[in-house]
Amino acid sequence: MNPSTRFRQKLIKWHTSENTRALPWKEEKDVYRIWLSEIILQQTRADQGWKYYERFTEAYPTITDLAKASLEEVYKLWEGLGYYNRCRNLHSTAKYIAFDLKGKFPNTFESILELKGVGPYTAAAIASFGFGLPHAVVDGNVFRVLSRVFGIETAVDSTAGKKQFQQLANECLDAKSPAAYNQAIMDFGATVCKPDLPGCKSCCMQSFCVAFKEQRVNELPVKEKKIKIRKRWFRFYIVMHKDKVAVQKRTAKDVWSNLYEFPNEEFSSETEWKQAGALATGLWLKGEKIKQPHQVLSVTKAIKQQLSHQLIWGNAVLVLLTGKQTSSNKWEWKTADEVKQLPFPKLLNDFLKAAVLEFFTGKHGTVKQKT
DNA sequence: AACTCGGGGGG
DNA sequence: CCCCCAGAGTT
Repeated sequence: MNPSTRFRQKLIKWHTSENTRALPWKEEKDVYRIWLSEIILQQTRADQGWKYYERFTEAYPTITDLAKASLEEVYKLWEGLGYYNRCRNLHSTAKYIAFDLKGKFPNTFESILELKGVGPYTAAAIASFGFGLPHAVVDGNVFRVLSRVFGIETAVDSTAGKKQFQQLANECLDAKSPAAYNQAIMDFGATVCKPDLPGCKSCCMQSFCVAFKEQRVNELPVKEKKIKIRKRWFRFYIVMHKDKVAVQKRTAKDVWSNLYEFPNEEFSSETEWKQAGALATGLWLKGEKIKQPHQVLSVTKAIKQQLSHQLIWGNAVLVLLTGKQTSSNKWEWKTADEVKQLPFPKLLNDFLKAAVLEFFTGKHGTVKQKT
């Protein structure tokens, strides 16, 4: 029997007989919701995306509801999920479909693929789940399952690898029921053919799985690129004046683009950052002490945030401006209620909590210095 | 082809 | 501490 045919038959049998993950977007017929779930799930574990999916479908039952919402409101709902350009593209595409296409979701693979934020995986997922079109998904699960079962050593993160795995996936696809097949292979990868501790012992593919036979399960799939982690050091200032706090929007092409943050300075080395720690008795920006009268209410300990490509260290200084409210270039003065509506990176929410906590419980509750 | 974009879970 | 996750866009 053709290997890809055998694989397909075993997979479908496995899926229908015993195994199906219960997830809120399963069996969904509304293409809007299928699209929404797929965008949320990009590089995101299903159980992490779950609550965001529920949050979004509740706030925006239809694509028109999403399109009518402000970008900032949508960002706030996305807060904490990461890869924030997904959110920007989500809103942009919602407006395009709701207004330009009058609510009619594109219904061919090619037209779906053209949507912002939709790549080969997501286009195949929407085409198959939403329209029953014969396009095979290739995600992290599929790379892993196919590389093991068929013993493929081509790096999955190479151009050749992507091409080869997509081709194999197309061969394996059950063209009569692409949705069920795509669902099956991802469920199989997530529950049996897992990254570590895969369930080979009771696996239905065991008799013909190349990686199992050659005891190379732990060596597949192959990746060739190793990410380099950039270290960064910040000090954030949570500056208050009367009932308002200074925030600014991150506009640079950098991490957390379009989210809000507190005024800060970045240091080019751990040494500089630690030396500057000794100056945390005042409000400093760009190496210069801000002259305006102020009090330092609290200083947090260092908090780190580990991202995929960056390791970010920082601490925060809670400062009260006692004189006039400064109108420093980028700063926007917001009340506490307004701040709650703005999207912040997790790290800055952590700083906000830590600074306030330190203020109430720490030794910095009294005025340290006045300038 | 190489880089960049978050955050959380698990060994 | 490292890898992985229902990947995509930019350079």
